[in-house]
Amino acid sequence: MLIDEAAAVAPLAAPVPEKRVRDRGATEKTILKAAKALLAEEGFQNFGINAVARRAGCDKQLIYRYYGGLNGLIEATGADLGTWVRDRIPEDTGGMFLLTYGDLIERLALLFLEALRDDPLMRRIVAWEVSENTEQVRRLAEARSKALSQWLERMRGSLAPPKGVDAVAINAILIAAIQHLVLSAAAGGQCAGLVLKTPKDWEKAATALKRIVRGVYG
Amino acid sequence: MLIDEAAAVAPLAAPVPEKRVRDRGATEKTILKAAKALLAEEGFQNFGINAVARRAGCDKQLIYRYYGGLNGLIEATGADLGTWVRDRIPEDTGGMFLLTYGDLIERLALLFLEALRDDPLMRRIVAWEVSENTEQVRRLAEARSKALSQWLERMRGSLAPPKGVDAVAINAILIAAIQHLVLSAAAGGQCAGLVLKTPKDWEKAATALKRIVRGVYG
DNA sequence: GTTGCTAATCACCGTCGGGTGACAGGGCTG
DNA sequence: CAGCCCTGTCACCCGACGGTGATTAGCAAC
Repeated sequence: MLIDEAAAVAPLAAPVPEKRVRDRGATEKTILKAAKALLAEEGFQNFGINAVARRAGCDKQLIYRYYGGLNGLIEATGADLGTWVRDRIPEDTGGMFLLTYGDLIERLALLFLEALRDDPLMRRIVAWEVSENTEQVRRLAEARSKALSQWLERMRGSLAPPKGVDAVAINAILIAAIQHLVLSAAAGGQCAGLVLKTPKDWEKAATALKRIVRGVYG
Repeated sequence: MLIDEAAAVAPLAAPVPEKRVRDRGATEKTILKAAKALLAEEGFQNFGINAVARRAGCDKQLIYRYYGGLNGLIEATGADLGTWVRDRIPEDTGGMFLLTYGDLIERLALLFLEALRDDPLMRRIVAWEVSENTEQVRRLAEARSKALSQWLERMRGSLAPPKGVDAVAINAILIAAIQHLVLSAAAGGQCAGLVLKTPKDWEKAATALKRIVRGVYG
């Protein structure tokens, strides 16, 4: 039988060539998915045309053809970021009544912390942002920033920050702290002497974060 | 004359071959200096044997011989970090009397912020730390962490944190915030919607930081 | 001067990266 | 069926990288 013959001739190669369907749309999706997975798992160090093509199991030429190269692919990734943040961070207030601005920020901070912890791709992008300053990264950073601020805006509702404090600056510091905490933990399991491995460790970090929020916003 | 002849023959090359002295110690220092400068200016993306050798103006073989490769060179860089932090961050209290733990942390936070802002190499190392998790980076991170904690210890003196608060966690968050703020600013001139370019911008960030410190430590 | 040590360089290898042009093959139209 | 367009693949170029062996050249002791 032909099948047996083929199996006997090349037993080490992929036994099923998977009969690649000629479907541009599907291939495009596969490539984009591969790019995101690769970025999430390997980081931006080894991120490139060849790596994505290998991962996607297709020829790199297709990336050039369908996305116009790596830049276009990254741009497409950025375009996904908005919908993607919407998917991963809950919109509701978890049944809580957010009476004060402090309540709101505390909840948002913890939500953001958790979301970032659970999200390798987002972490990589954040790490990328602070490591390089190329056009690619700027695009990605802008997309992420926009998605984040839109989310914050949506969650804020009608609550206004207390007078007399620079809420933009304070919140930027809080976000910075959360991002660096998560990045540092993901990279080395600790940050500035604070071990961040077990859920208990994160419990402590969350408590401290809440304390800080309450300290400034009451 | 021989010199004129050489100049006539190769006018485009370095006109003065610089008469490289045969001095191993000096060469080692040159290499180390080049490595640090390169890392500070270009970042870890393009950091490698060839780049360092080019920058140092010597053959890469010497890096292998004297430092046992890039790893050894990085290790040597890490060894310098301690003395180097000592050099760049003032030890005195600037004539202030630090009466409370809050006074202390506020001052340390601002000192650290300023020192990191002024220090490209340290910034690159921090960025490297959160971007990769290789043995090299771990070594470097450890050296930096040790230097930082020693400095904190020295500055702390006899002041103790208030009871009832997890000072380690709080301070880790503060350090994380400062690091990410500076990194983000260096990369893109802003952080989470907060523009960080002019001294006035940084003024606002410092004010917010002080407010946070005072909020938790009084 | 001759010899020996070693600092410094040169030349080369294999590998991998980005990028491009040519080619094979399926599926649809006439 | 013949033609064509489009998807997918292959083969190649160039350059940069990490790494290594052989080679040159200066200094010092004899």
